[in-house]
Amino acid sequence: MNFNEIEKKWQKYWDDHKSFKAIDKSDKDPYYILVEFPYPSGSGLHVGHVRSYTAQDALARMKRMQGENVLFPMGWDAFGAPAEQYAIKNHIHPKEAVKENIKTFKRQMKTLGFSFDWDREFSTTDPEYYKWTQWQFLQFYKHNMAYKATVPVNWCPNCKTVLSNEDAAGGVCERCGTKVVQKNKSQWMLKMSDYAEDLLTGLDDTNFAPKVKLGQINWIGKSTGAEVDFKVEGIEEKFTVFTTRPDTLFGATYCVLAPEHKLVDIITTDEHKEEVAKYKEACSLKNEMERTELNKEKTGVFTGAYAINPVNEKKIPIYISDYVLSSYGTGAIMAVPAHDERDYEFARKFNIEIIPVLEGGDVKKEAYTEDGIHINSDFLNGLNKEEAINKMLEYLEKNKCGKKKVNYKMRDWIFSRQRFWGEPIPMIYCESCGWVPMNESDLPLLLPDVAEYEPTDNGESPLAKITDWVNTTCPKCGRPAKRETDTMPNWAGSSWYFLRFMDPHNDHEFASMENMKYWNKVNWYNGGMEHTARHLLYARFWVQFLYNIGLVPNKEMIDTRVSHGMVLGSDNQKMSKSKGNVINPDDIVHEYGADTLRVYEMFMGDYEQDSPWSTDSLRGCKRFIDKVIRLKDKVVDGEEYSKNLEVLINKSIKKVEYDLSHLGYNTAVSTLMILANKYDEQERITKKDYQVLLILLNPIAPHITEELNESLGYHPLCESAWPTYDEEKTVDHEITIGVQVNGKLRGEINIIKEDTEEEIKTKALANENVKKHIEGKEIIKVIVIKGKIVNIVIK
RNA sequence: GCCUGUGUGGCGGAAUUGGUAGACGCGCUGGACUCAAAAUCCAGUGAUAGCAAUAUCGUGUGGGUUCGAGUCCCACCACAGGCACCA
Repeated sequence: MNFNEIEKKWQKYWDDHKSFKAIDKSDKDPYYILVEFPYPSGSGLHVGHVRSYTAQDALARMKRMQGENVLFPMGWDAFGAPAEQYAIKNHIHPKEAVKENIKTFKRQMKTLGFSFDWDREFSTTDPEYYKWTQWQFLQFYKHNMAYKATVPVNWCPNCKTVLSNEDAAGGVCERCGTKVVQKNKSQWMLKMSDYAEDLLTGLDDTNFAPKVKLGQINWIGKSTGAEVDFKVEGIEEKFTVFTTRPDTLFGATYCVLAPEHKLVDIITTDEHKEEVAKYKEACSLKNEMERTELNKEKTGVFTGAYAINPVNEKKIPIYISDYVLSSYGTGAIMAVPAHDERDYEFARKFNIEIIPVLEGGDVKKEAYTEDGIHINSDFLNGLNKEEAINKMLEYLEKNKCGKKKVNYKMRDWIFSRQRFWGEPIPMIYCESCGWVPMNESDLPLLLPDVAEYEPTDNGESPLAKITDWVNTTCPKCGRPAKRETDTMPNWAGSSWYFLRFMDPHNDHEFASMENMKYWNKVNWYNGGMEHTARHLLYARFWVQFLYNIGLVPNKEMIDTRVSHGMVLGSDNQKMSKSKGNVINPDDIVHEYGADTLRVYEMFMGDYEQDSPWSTDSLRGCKRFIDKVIRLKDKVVDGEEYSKNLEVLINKSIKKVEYDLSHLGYNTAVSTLMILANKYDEQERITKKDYQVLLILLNPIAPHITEELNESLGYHPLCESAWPTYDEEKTVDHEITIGVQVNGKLRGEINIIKEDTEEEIKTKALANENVKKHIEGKEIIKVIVIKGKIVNIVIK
């Protein structure tokens, strides 16, 4: 048998018959299985893709045979830096490179037999698609959820370009190695922080794995505390700090402002002006990496100004230091050196007073978060943490110098990139009207063709160089105006693609409410662990916004989220060209066949765990498939299961069905291997015996099973029904169980279904080896666990 | 430092949630078939002792709960990933 031919034959059959087409609004139950659509890189499909796609494909194929209307789509997330880099180097338009790469990816996916509904395919770079990404951006803008702000970004002074955090890893420019500095630039922002609480509570409406939920929770970073106002001595200024421990206010012996805090220049006294300016300058040259580096010695300078502690009117010095971040809380803190490690370190260095306010001594012995009874704290003395916090909040609110406050680490989403290969932001700047959104009817705003894809000297997108494109008229007043030249980030298109799959060809809305209501939710979403924090959060935010303006039917559109482990090289290292441990799926398909590769990747190990590649093990899977093929020689007519195989068959159906829907792909394969081994022991098996093996194996190895099934004269499996099992028949009539004496295994007995506990007990006590161990001893009790074990307790 | 995950044969990994640890596969050893090889088939394969029946030990380490622990509890160690001066 030539597996390459068989595979092509069935791939053609599925294509010709549109076997996997999902029908919008059918009477069947909808079931939406989604795998993260790939970024079509130049290096082609990775064997890691094969692992997760096969897993989801197996689920999809089983669900279809079980009578569900399965939506299992595929598309391309094709905007982004790699395509642009490639274009810069080779002077071809990124869309050409993307077109080529998609072709390769799609060909590879087809040779692997994934049952995608190709009629729903699209790329985020299609104007018909990004038209709606742009349209949705306009909705954000119209609902005051998009705004322009000046924020610090990574800047390479040599390349004169803005770098993403990834491009600036380690604090140096990835391209030229120059030290990256912080620079303020005006950027489009989405007000994601408004949704912090909703994104947190929304998790209750999902079935995400606990670790995925936790990832979201950590990223959002909610902390409850208080804001406290401090007056500045001698002048009419005050500033606000955020603290999670307002109860330690009596222990605050100084305050610290972030160097960028707007009050710094106002409060700094003349004799400290020079020093402060120098410090600020030094900080601005550092990037975020260096600023947040650990184990770094605390630095800072005194401003000469003093704050008044609102609870005791005490005068405390105000410092500036970069250990306080301007981007979190209020950019200012009260420092309690007795109970906070960082404050302690700073206070020691600058010889600042340390007042303990919690019983138990200094920071080294007593952690900040641990409960101690309050001391040195006036009206809080003797109270525990919770009581003290409440009492302090009462005091602050009564005296109008503070209030309860919740803070989130999650910030607004910086939504612009100074890049060419992204969705143009559909905004126009007019000298008299300011920022004006494009008319929705003028969308899509197409990316123009250009010759150069490098950013400009001052870090603008290459779009800025295309004056024809930039110059336009104001949609409001009609006067000359200029287009925004920044583009959207890579994360934009992937934040809503799963909605588009529900209605991919709609040309008057991004997806109809009717279709979205029918498909309801993504039932099953698989992706890499590396995306469980950011992509998932962006997508949920996007959806929640659309929900709030009435455009999608559910606040959460993704129900279950699972993630797969990586396929590592045979050296247990991540696959990479430089390590020379890359396995190309094309080679494997060519040499061993798609079915073998699929079976192997399902069998290689725990689906959620990383697993190293092993060609030996792959060969073992080939042997299994060969065995299944050989079994055909034993087949005799018969539309019933063989009597002696009936129980194992029923068990296998139950097990495979369970495993395929519970990430147990490796044990599903082993179940089928056991079944095949059992068949192999038989002289003859019936057609029916054989076919059930083929159906159960079909989701994982779809080509060869179709071929063998056809040779029996049956109807194609992809149009057949999944077998059912009889619970009664999943239990063996006779089984062997162990007999323990004092918890140690001493023998085995055969029991039958009908045996009573008494009979089992008798059998156990009659076992020769057991007798030896209980001879002359007193039997205290005999524990019989039906169908499992007998334990005889003796003294 | 914090959070999460993982530690089981030579290797990848099983174990119906507290009930015969090592399923299934790989590898290895011996044998059959063959002029030979490949493929296939048969037997064996956690360690130690024994011809064997069998016994002792054994799921990262040390304690504990239980008739019974890979599984539950406490303390610790190692590795991987994520976050990281978040007040």
